[in-house]
Amino acid sequence: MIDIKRIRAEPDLVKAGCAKKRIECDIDRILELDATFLGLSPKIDELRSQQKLGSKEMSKATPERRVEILEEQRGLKEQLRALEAEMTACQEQLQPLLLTVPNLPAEAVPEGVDDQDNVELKKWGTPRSFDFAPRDHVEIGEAQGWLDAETAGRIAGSRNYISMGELARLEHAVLRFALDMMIDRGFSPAIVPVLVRAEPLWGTGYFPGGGDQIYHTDDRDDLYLVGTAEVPLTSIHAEKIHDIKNLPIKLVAHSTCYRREAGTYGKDTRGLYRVHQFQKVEQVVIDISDEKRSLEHHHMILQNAEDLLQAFDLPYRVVNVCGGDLGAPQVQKFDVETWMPSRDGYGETHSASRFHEYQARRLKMRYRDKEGKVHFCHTLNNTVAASSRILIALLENHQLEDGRVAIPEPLRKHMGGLEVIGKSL
RNA sequence: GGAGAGGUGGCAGAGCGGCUUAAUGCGCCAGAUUGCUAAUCUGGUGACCCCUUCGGGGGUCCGGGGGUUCAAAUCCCCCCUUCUCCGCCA
Repeated sequence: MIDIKRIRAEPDLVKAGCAKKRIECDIDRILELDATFLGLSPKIDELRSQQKLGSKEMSKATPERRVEILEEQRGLKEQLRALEAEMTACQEQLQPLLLTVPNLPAEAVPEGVDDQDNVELKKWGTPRSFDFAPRDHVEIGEAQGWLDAETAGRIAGSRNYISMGELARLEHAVLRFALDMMIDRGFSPAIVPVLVRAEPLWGTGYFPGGGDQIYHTDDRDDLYLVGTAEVPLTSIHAEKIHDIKNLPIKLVAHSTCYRREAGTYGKDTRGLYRVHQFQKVEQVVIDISDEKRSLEHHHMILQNAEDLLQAFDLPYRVVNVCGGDLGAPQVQKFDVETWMPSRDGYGETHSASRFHEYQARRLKMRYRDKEGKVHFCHTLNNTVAASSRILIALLENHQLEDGRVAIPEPLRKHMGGLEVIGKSL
C-alpha cells in the first residue's frame, strides 16, 4: 500500500509507476472517491462535535431544556446517519482499490515487459564444460535411488518430490548451512507457522493478486499454506511501534513452502524445478524508513545469497528485474539465477526484494524516531537457499562421470564428512 | 471438543451508560536541586483522520466487527485472542 497523500500529490508519478510495472490501476477513480471522502469528513466531524456538546449539556439540563435538546439530538442523528452511510459506501469502494495500487518502482528498475527484459548485472563463475555426457538431476536422482517421481506422484500428486538417502541428507545439509551462515551474520533464527490466516497475506502483499498460487484449507479452519516464510516472519513485528534502538531487525527462518503453481501446466514438469512443496531458508530485514539504508540492506541480503552460492562453487548471475516482471509490492528486485546444465542456462534460485513502506503500511509496522515521530518501517527479504532448486544445481554441476556427485567442502561437515555421494553407475 | 475468567495508552492497572478531557503507578522526556551517578521535587508524555490564518481547532480509537441509545470503554450480538480446569494428543 502506498500513501493516499502521495496519490493526491503526485498522481502522474503513481500512474507512471503503474505503467512501468504493466499493472492496470484506476488512479482517477481513486482520486474521485478520495475527493468524496474529503468532502464528507469535515461535515461529519462538525455534526459529531455538535452531538457531543448536546449530549454533555443534557446531563446537566433542566427537564424542560432536556426535551429541546432531545429534539435537536434526534435531528443531528438523522443527518449523521445519512452522511455516515455515504461515507461507508465511499470507503467500501476506495479501500479495495487502494490495496491494488502497486508500490512505485525505483528509477534503477529497467523498462520491460517480462523476464526476457531483465538486465544482467553480474556473473560469477564459469559454467562447467563436461568432457563426458552429463546427466540431468532427474537421471542422477533416479539412478541413485534418491528420487522417484512416480512414487511421489502416487502419494501427493504431480509436481512433488521425495528426496531419499544421501540426497535427503544433502538437502538437510544445505538448509543447515544456510541457517548457520545467517546466524553467524547476525540474523535471529525463528521457527514460524506455515499455515496462516489471511491477514499476514494481505499484509505482505500476496493478497489481492497472488491468491491463485496459495493453498487454502476448507472453511472449518479457513487458513492458508504459505509459499514462503517471509509471510509469517515479517508479520511477527506487525501492529507495533518499535523502539528505534531495536532496529534493524534481522530474521532468518527455515520453512516448508507451498505453491499451487496454477497456470503452469506443461511448464517445467520434469524434476525438481517447479514443485508444490519445497524447503527454504529465508532472510528478512526490517529497518527505519530510509532509502539509502534500505538499498544497503538490499545489497547485503543479495551478498548473503551470493556468498552461499560461492561457497557451493555454483556459477550464477544476478539480474535487475524489469518493471513488467516486478510484483506489485516491490520497489526493486534482484534475482539470482544459478547455472543449471540441464537447462543449458541460468534458473532462478533467489529473489531479493526491497519494499520500502509498502508491507509495513499494510502490516501497521512502525517505529518512533529520536524526535519521537512515528514512521512506517522499511522491509526487505531474500532467499538464502531454496532446497529443490539448489539441489538441481548441486547435482548437475558437481556430478562426476560415473554418476556420483561431489560435495562442496563447506557442506561436508553436515554430511558426516562425505566428499562424494552415490555409487558408481 | 467442554466449562470458566480475561483483552483498557510503552508497561501495569482502575473505570462497568452522561461528573472520562480514560484515574493512579511504573517507564520515558524536560526543568529544579545536588561534586558526579543516584535520589527527590515540578511539569510534560499516545496513535490515526480532517481543517488551519501554522497559534491551533474538530473528529476517531479502550482486542475486531455489528447493534441498542439523545449519549457506549461501560448494555446486547458475532468473531478473534490469552489464561485456568477437563478431554484428546506428538
